[in-house]
Amino acid sequence: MQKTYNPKEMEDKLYQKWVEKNYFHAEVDHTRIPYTIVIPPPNITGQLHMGHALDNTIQDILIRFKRMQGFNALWQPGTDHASIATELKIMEKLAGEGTSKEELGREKFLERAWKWKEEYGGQIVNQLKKLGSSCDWERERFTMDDGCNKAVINVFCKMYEEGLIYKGNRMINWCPVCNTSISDAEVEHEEKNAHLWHMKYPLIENDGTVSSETFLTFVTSRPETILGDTAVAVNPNDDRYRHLVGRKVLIPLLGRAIPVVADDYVDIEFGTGVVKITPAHDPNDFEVAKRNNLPEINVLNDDATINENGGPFAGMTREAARKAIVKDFDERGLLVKVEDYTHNVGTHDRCDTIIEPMVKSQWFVRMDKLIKPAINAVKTGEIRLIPERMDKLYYNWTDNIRDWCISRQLWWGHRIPAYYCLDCGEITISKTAVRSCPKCQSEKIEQDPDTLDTWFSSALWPFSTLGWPEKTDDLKYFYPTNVLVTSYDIIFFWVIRMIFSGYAHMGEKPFNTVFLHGLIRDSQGKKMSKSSGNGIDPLEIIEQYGADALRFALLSGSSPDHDMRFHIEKVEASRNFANKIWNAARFILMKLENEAGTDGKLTESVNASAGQTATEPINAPLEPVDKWILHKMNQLVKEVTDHLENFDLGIAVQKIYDFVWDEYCDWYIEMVKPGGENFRPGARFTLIHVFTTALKLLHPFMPFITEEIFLSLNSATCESALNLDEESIMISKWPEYNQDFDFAKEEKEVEIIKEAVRGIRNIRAEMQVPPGKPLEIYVVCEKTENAETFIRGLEFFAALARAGKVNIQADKEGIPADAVSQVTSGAVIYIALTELVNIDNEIERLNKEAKRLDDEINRVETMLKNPRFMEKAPAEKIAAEREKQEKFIQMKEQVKIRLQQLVDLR
RNA sequence: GGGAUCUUAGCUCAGCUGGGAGAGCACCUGCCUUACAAGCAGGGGGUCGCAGGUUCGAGCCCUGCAGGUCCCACCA
Repeated sequence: MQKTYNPKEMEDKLYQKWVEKNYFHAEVDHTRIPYTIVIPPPNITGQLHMGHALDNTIQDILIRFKRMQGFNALWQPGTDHASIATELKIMEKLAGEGTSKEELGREKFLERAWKWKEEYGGQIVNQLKKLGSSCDWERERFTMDDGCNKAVINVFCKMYEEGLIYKGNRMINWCPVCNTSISDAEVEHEEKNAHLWHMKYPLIENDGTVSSETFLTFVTSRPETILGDTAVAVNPNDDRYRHLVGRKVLIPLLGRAIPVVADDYVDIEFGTGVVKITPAHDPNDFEVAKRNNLPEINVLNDDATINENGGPFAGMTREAARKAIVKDFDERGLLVKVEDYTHNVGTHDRCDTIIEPMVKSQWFVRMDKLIKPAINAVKTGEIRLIPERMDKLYYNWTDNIRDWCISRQLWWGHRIPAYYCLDCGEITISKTAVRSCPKCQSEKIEQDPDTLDTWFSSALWPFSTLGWPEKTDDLKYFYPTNVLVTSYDIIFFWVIRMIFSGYAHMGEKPFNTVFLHGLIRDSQGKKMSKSSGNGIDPLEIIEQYGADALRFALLSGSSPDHDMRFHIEKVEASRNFANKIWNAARFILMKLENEAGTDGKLTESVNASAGQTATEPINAPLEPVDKWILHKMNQLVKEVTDHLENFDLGIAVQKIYDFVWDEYCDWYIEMVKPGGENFRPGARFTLIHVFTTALKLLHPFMPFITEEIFLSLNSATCESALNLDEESIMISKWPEYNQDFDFAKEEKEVEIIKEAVRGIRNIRAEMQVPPGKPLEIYVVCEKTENAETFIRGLEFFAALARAGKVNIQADKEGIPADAVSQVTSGAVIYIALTELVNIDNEIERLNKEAKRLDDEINRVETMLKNPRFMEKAPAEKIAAEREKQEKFIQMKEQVKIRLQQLVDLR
């Protein structure tokens, strides 16, 4: 092994090996239980960002964990065509070449897009590989490949037949920059500073003349839409205006007379209680118009400039028209006042353009019936959302769902399989190209130019990737999938749509569990984004610190259901942990090399194969320290497994970290070091077994370093009795709790030794004893069983506390009167420091200690004296508190005695 | 307007079903002890936002308040 931990060199090499060995691949195998995750397909235009890194790390952890547990684990990968994003990218490129999509025409444009996809679409996939993702790349799919295409067309036709898809003239969100309709989910509401204009329309008198006295003052935030006004509305119960209902007012700049209508929609309290009605450009007004039979006048072109219906304002941008109209009103004396106002404006989440509500003929998915099983699934727990509170977010959307606008005025995507007869207007929906009209036999047929919302195809992802609409073995075996991992901000776009699609087309849920994690923010807590330039490139982090460190940093010290700030310091700490493991491995290997050829033939029976590292039973006499760490390891195995099952990844990884660093490295390794050049066979077994087990537990989190070390250990120990026959950690068997390693007694015993060692170290530091100076130590145990414990731990005092001579005795015979004492569990330790001790300081120190113990005793005793505690608390709790009480009282007693001695001495 | 969530050490955050306040970083002291200075040993530092309540017992459960973050929403 190399002297320093160098992730860069080993990660690519190991990944390559895993791929070559086909470890990531899963096949249908009815003798095994499947475990399936489908990847949230990243956009082909995408660059790996921290969100991807977290999302895919979580998936990889789950998949690797389950694979090691023996499940037939499939991580189904693929990419998304990302209609708008890709189309914009290609258009940008074309613009750079001085051409445009219109100039190129649909066919050529699509050729270019495919070419682009072939060239760059694989980038994100390679980046996922850098992260260590163990996807089954043989099965990689694309939302526009033949299979997915077939699934999309099938679904469209099926839903059309069932009346779940329809074409309608309705109000949709229009992006004037992207030139397409978008769905409600793609609209973001941003608070913007704006104005509220108070303006007035003059009333038209009964004789047809325009009143110079009576006006209806209304309030608007969008004066430009006046051009499309076809009424003003008041509340029917508003006494101020009741008499005017049915009368007409004049739009002065157009000379158009429009009626005053009554509608409940109008809030009497807001503004003046008069609302101008623009049916073609406001969703509320659209509804009002329907109720009151008002005409719609569309005054906007697709690029949001004013069209020919805008009279003198035609051709202006919406912003220019607004100014001009306000000015016009002002000049006519019809502008009452302008107020500052903040309100929410809908913008397109892709390009940040203010969206324009417009009435257009589009394709929709009827949601009311479709959504019901999806609501039910979460209500009954058939699909579990983690964290649970996401249920509310989910219902918030499902309960207020509106029909889904699925047509997009784009070329890159699944073209809608609707064919129009230019002669008779018949619409034919067909899976295959239509050549002649089935109604009039005309051959003048045109296919709908629009494509489908990107999310239409990703909604089918959990089953389209497994072969649907064919009834494949894969589909039968791997569907429904187990977990879907994604961030909570994608629930509306994707999760809900997959769920209702699963029920609608498979008759079954797409997954059992949805694991929703938070967003990665920058160190200031801001959302990382390209536009604000605060994004941190995961690939650069990997380059510098390794994928393992990045993965570890993303998971540790966080609960994934909350957003997390990214700090480079955390990556450094994670890299340091990797380095720690690396060095522990070096130490073990170094020792093994020294003793090549030895084997362990021993007495105490420990069935190591039950611990999964060895192929044959190994007998080795185990010392209490070995049993102590084996016991701790055993607990760890149980805890980590449980936490992983519960998706508590952060807690699981923290436990491994603490165990490896604090217990294994800082104590166990130090404790077996004094054994000399060669380890005891029991230590040798324990050292390797515990380490290997910890590596396995860590493997899902840090796949590379654990594999690298595992392989090194494997080859170093292959000739010994500790033969590790597993060829790779990633397909090794997940550790299981092993009763043979239940050593509660030894565990306690060693903790007592540790406490004593810590006590001695503490005194050494406090008394500023030079580190090299050996200490003479007396351990006074009144009880023989304690003495035995300390006798067994004798060697550790020398090694870990630099004790020169250690005397274990039942009384204080021969101990210098001014020795420093440390009361610990089961013993009083005296350290002879004649020349260093100041008795007054020592008395002060002991007084402090006595105070601490008093506090503890008080706490315990208040509890135990409380009759209601005794009555209601669980028996184990009471027993535990009693035990502590006894221990503290004993310790306090010892401190008291010692204090008295020192006082006498003075 | 509705909802969610957060407030724990100087900083960033853990804290699982209520039962003696934790980590990393930073800081202080001492160590190049032959796996690791990306390290070792020791140490200081917290009225767990505020106020009530439930409970034998509250960082954790309930209510209110303050401040932050986010989501949803067709009051022009």
